[in-house]
Amino acid sequence: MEVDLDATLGCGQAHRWKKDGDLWKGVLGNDKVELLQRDGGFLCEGCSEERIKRYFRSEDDLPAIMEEISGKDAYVAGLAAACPGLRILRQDLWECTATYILATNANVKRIAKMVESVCVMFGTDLGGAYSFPTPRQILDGCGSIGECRLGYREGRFVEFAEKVENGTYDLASLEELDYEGCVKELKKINGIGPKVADCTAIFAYGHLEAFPVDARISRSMKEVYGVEGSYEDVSSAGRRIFGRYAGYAQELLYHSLSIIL
DNA sequence: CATCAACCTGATCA
DNA sequence: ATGATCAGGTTGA
Repeated sequence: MEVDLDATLGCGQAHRWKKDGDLWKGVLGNDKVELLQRDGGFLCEGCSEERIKRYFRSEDDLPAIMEEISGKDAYVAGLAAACPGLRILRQDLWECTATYILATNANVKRIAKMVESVCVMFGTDLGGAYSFPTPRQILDGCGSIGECRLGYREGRFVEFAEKVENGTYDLASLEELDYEGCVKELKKINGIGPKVADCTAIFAYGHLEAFPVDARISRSMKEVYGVEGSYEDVSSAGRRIFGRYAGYAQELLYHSLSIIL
């Protein structure tokens, strides 16, 4: 399976991977995982091959996807040629949704800090690393959540944990919905608007046509494609230009911006 | 339906 | 050093 670990794990779609020398270290479920880039692939320690293949969406035919979006637009074709191994991840439903509630109105660095602090505060100690907490773990210890410095995301985060824990909100039931249905249901959660819904739709539910528009994508859509307007205007323009794999085009655009910055 | 202030923290600028 | 300014999505008026 073709994958560029630096691009895939460092581009901001997931927030718990850290590069230590040549080694990418992270946590999947209750497993501490280490990944090392090798020619034409990577080495994985700490979890099963099935698990990591699922996480990397190994069923996505990356060359075919890159070719398809490259055929739609010359600018993205250049980005794809420069970064052919950027994959979209399949993240855990609960962890991804909860994380992106925290990601609201925060930059990548601050998101990572908030996520790490809730893991340390509430997650299971795996020895030098902590799991992302379950809803139960958060509710059991939420007296000390103020120390995580989540700001106004704190109430939304706890409220979401409550609704998932008591069954008011069933994340798994969204898996059978199409992209639009999935986004519609996600937006019912307090703290999830159109951008976070798109992120969750693509990074957890695998709707590759989602085209999340954050501040940086918004700027580059204006500069490169002359597209501006409401969230829906810009996001649907992304889908119109790039088609069913618009999310991959979005990641290429986003990744190219993070290299510049 | 569109606009816009308020929300919280951390980084960066004077 | 200290205060002003800015970056970043969602909500509700």
